Amino acid sequence: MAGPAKKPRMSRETLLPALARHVLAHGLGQASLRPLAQAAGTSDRMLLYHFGTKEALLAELLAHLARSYSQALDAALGPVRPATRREALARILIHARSEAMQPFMALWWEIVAGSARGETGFAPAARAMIGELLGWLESRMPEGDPDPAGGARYLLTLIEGTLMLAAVGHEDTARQGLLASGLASA
Amino acid sequence: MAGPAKKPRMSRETLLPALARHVLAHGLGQASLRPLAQAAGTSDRMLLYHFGTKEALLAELLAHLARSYSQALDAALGPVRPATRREALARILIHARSEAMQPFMALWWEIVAGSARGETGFAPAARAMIGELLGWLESRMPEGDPDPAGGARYLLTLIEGTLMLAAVGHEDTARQGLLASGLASA
DNA sequence: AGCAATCTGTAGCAGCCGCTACAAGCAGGC
DNA sequence: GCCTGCTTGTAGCGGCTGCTACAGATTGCT
Repeated sequence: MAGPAKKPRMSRETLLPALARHVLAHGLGQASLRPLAQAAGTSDRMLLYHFGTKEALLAELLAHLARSYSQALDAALGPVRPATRREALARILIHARSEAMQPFMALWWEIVAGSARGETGFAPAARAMIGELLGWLESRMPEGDPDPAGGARYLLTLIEGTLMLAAVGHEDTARQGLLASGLASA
Repeated sequence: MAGPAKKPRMSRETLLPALARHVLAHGLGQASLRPLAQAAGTSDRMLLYHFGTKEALLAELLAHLARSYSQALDAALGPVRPATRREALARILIHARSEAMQPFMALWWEIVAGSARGETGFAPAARAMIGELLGWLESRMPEGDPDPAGGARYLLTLIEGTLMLAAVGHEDTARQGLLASGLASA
C-alpha cells in the first residue's frame, strides 16, 4: 500500500516548477506566500527558508520562467527555416495565440507592466524572453533575405503589436493591420 | 485670513481626478483605499460611500482615465493632417515616448495586463483608449493614401509593438525594426 | 554512539486589507 | 423649532500579508 507521502528534499530548483505552475494559473499580482507554498506542497516558512525573501523568490521565479519560455520556444517553433517572412510571422503568431500559450500570455503582460514600473527582476526576465524570440527569428530568416537582422526586428515589432492589440480585444484591428502590411493574407 | 480648510462637497466627479493622479504616480496594483483616500483628501469610508465598492471605484477610475486620455490625445496630437505615413507614425511615437506620458505608459501596461486577465472594467477602458488612438490615426491619414483604414491599423500595430519593446528595454530593437519597415529614417 | 549542521513544523507578530456598525453633523422644508 | 434625509467621522471587525522566534526533527560525520 502507498505509505504516507514521502518527504523528498526540496530545493529552489524542485520548487520553482510548481511555483511557476501556480503563477501561470493565478497571476503574479495575487501571488502571496501561503497559496504559493500550498501549490508547491510546503509552507510559507519553507519558501522563505529557501529563497530568503518574497522579492528574491519572485526574481528567481521570473528567471526560471524565462528559461522555460526559451525551451518552449525551441520545442514549439522547431529548427525548420521558414521560406518567407510571411511564413515566419504566421508561425510565431499561431504559436503565441495557441490555447496552450494563453496562460503564459496573461502572465507576459504582468511581466511587461512590472518591467515598465521598474520592479526588481522583471526587466531582465522580459528582456531575456524577447531576446530569445528575436534570436529565433533572426536565425530563421528566409534564405536570401536582403536584411535578416532588420527584417527580424521588423517582424518582431509587428508580432508584439499584434499580440498587444489582441490582448485588449482589438484582434480585428490587428488582423487588418497585418493585411495592410502585406505580410498576411485574408 | 484664510479660515480652516473648507469642506466642499465631494462627488464621484470631483474625486476622480485626484484618484487618477495617485494611480498615475503609484500604479494600479498597489492602490489601496486608505492611500487613495488620503491622496484625494478624504477617508476610505467616504470612497466606499461614493463608489460603493473598491471594484466599482476602480472601474469608474479606469473609465475616467480613458476619457482624459482621449482629451490628452486631441490636445497633444492636434488637428493637422500629417503629409505622410512616416510623419503620422513619428508624431505618435514622439508623443507616446515624451516625458509627460511616462506615468501614463507605466499605467497602460497594467491596464493591458488586467485586460488580459479579464479583470472587471479593464478591457473596456483599454479598448476605448486604443479605439481613440486608432480613430485619430484613421482620420488623419495622409491625403490620397491608397488604404487609409488598413494603413492606420498597420501603423497602430507598429506603434504598439514599438512601445512594448521599449517598455522592456528593447528600444534599440524597435528602432531597427522601424528602420527596416521603411517607415522611419536613421 | 555523540555531536553539529542542516532542515522543518508551530505559533505568532505587527501591519495592512476591504468593509461596516453606529452615531454625530448638517442641510432644507414645514 | 423639529423632523427628515444626506453626508461624514470614529472605531473596529475578521482576514490576509510578509516575516520571525523557538523548538524539534533529521541528517551526515567521526
